[in-house]
Amino acid sequence: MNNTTLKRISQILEISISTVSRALKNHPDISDKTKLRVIELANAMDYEPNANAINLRTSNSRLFGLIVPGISNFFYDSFIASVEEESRKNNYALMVLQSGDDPLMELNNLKLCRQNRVSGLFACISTQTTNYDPFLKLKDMKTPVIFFDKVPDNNGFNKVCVADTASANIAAVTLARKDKKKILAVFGDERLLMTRKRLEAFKETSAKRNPSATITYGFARNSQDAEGITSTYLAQKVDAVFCMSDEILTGAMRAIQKQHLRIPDEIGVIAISNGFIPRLFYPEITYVETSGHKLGKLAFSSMMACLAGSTFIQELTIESILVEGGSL
Amino acid sequence: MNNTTLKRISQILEISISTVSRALKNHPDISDKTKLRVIELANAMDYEPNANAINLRTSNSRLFGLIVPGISNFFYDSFIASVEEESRKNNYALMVLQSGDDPLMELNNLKLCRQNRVSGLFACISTQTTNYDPFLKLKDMKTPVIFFDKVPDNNGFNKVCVADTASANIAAVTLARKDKKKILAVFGDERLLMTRKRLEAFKETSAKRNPSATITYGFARNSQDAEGITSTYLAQKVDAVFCMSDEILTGAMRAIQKQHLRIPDEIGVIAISNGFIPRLFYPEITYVETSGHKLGKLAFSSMMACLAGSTFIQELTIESILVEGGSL
DNA sequence: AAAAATACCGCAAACGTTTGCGAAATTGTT
DNA sequence: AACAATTTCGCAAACGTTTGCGGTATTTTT
Repeated sequence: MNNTTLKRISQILEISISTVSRALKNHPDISDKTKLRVIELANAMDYEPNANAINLRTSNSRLFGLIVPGISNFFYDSFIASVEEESRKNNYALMVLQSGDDPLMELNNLKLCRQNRVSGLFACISTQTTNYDPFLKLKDMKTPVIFFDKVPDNNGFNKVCVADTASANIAAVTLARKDKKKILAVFGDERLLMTRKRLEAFKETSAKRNPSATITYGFARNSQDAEGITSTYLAQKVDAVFCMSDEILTGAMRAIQKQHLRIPDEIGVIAISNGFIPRLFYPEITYVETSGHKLGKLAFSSMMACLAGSTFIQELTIESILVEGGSL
Repeated sequence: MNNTTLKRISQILEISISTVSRALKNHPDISDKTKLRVIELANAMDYEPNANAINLRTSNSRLFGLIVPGISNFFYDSFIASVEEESRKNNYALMVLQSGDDPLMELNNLKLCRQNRVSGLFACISTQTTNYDPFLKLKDMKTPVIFFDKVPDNNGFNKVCVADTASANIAAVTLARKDKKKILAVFGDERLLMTRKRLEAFKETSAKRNPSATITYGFARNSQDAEGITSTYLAQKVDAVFCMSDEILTGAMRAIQKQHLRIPDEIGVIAISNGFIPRLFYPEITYVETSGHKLGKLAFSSMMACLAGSTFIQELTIESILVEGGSL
C-alpha cells in the first residue's frame, strides 16, 4: 500500500490536513506559497489519493461495472474495448465481469457491482435470465443500467442494440437482389430475443422481396452445430447461405471449405457480423455490419446521459450497413 | 447508492453497530438470537456491505488491475477471460485497462491502479516501454506485479510467457520433418523481446535440423504488412510459410487465398497461435499452441503465490504443443 | 487610526466499516 | 450465597478523505 497520505504530508509541513487537501486541489483559499510547498512534497513522496477514501466520502466511485457472458468473443471484446476506452477518457475505471451465460453467476456479479457501488452498469443478460429484479434494485439505487446486445424483452429499460430487424432485412434484400433462389438461413439460439427478431424480419422481407425463393431454416446453438447444419443442407444444391452471426459463420465456412465449394461461383455467403471474420477469407464475405465498437460508444453516451440526469428511457440501435465482399 | 448501512440496521434493532457487524460475520461473540434478527433485517433491507469502507478500513481492495495493449485481440481476450474467471472464483474483482500500446497511457493506467490500491497487477507492457520505475513503485508498495506475454528484458520481475524459444523450435523442427526446403518465415515487430526470441530460436534450430533449406525472413508490423510480404515472396515458389503469430497468419492466409494456392499441396502453412484462427480454415492450419487461457491461469497462480508471501522471483512459461491440422 | 474587507488557514464532523478492549448480564462452581 | 467463568454486547478509535464554518492575520477603505 502507498503510505503517503494527506496526514503525513501535513505533519511534515506542519500544516493542517485540510490545507494540504485544498492545496492539491488548487483551492483559492490557499496561498501560492503553501500550494507550491505542498505540491512539491506530494510529488517527492509519490502521493496518490486513496480512491477508496474518496469514494467513501463522496459516494462516487467513478467505476463502471460491465457484465457480459464472455470476454473472448467476436463481438463483445470490441464492445468492451470501446467502453473501456471511453470510460478511461472520462476518468472512469471499468470492472469487467463474466457470467458464462449462467444466471447464477450473473447474480453474483451483480452483487459485486452493488458492493463496489459502481456508478453505472453495462449489462448483457444471459440466455436464460428471466428475473430482472436484481437489475431493478440497482436502478432503485439511482445506478443507471444500460443493457446491450442481449436485452430484456420488457420495456422500462435502457437498451442499446444492433438493429436486428434492419440488418436481417438488408441481408434478405441483398439475397433477393442477387437473385438467390435456394437459400439456407442459419440462425442462433431461439430463446434469444435477438434471434427471434432477426428470424422474423428475414422471413417477412424474404417473402415480400424474394417470393419465389425457397428458404431452409436452421438453428444452431454453436459453431459446431452450424457446421453440421450447413453440411447437411449443402448437399441439396443451395444457392446461398445466410449466417445470423459470426459464430454461425465460422461453422458454415468450415462446412463450405470442406466440400470444396467455390465462393461465390458455386455458393454465395452473407452474414451479419462485425467484419473481422469475413475479412479473413478471400473473397471476403459480404456482411451486414454490426460493430461492437460503435455499439460500445452508443452505450457509453447513453450511460453519460443517464448520469447527467436524463430519466428518459430509450431503446437505441446502431444503423446497419452492407459491406460487400465478393461472396455473393 | 445503496442506503442501508450497518448503522441503519443497528438503529432499527436498537443494538450497536459493532454487534450488527459481528452478527453478519457470524462472530462467536454474538448470540444466535440476535444473529437471526440481524440477518433477517439485513436481507429484508437488501444490505450490501460498502466495499470502499471495507477497503479503507482493512486496506485490502480485493481488486486486481490488468493492463494490456488492447482487449480486442486474438490472444489477450482469452487471457483476460481466464484471469477474470480465476479472480472471481477467488473473490477478487478485475479492473481492465487498455494502453493502446502507448507508454503514456500505460502510465496513466498505472496511476489509476495505484489510486485504487489494487491488490496486484497483471501487466503486458507496450512495445516502447523502457522505463520500469513506475512498476517498481508498485512493487515497493508490496503490490505484486506479474508481467505477461510482453515482458521487460531485465531480471528481477515476475513474468509468465508463452515458451517463445520452444514454440519456434517446434515449428522449425516440424518444417524440417515435413521436408520443406523453401520457407518464408514471417515475424512481427523486431522491437519486441518475443519477436527476437522466436526469430533466434527459429533460425538456430532451422540451421541445425534443416540445413539445406533456404529461408526468407520477413517482418510485419501488422496483418496488412504480413499480407504484402507474403504476396511478394509467394511468387518465387515457396514450399511453406511460417507465421509467428495469429496476426501474421491472418495476413498470410489472405495472400494465399488470393493467389488460389491449395493447402497443403501447393503450399504448407504453420503458425504459432492460440488455435482459433487456424480452425477457421479447411484444412485446418497446423500450429504450435500458445494458449491465452493457460497463460492466464499460470499468471493467476503466480499472483496468488506472491500474495501468499512468496518473494521468489520467477520467470514461468507454458509448454508448447504442436496441433496438427492438415496444412503441412 | 479605527473599521471593514480580504486572504489564509484550522477544527471537526462525516462517509461505512472493523476490531481491541472493557463491561454488564448470565451461568456455573463450590 | 459468594465467587468465578462465560456469554453477550457496546465504546471508541481508526482507515484517508472532503468540506462547512469559523477564526486569525493582513490589507484596504474611510
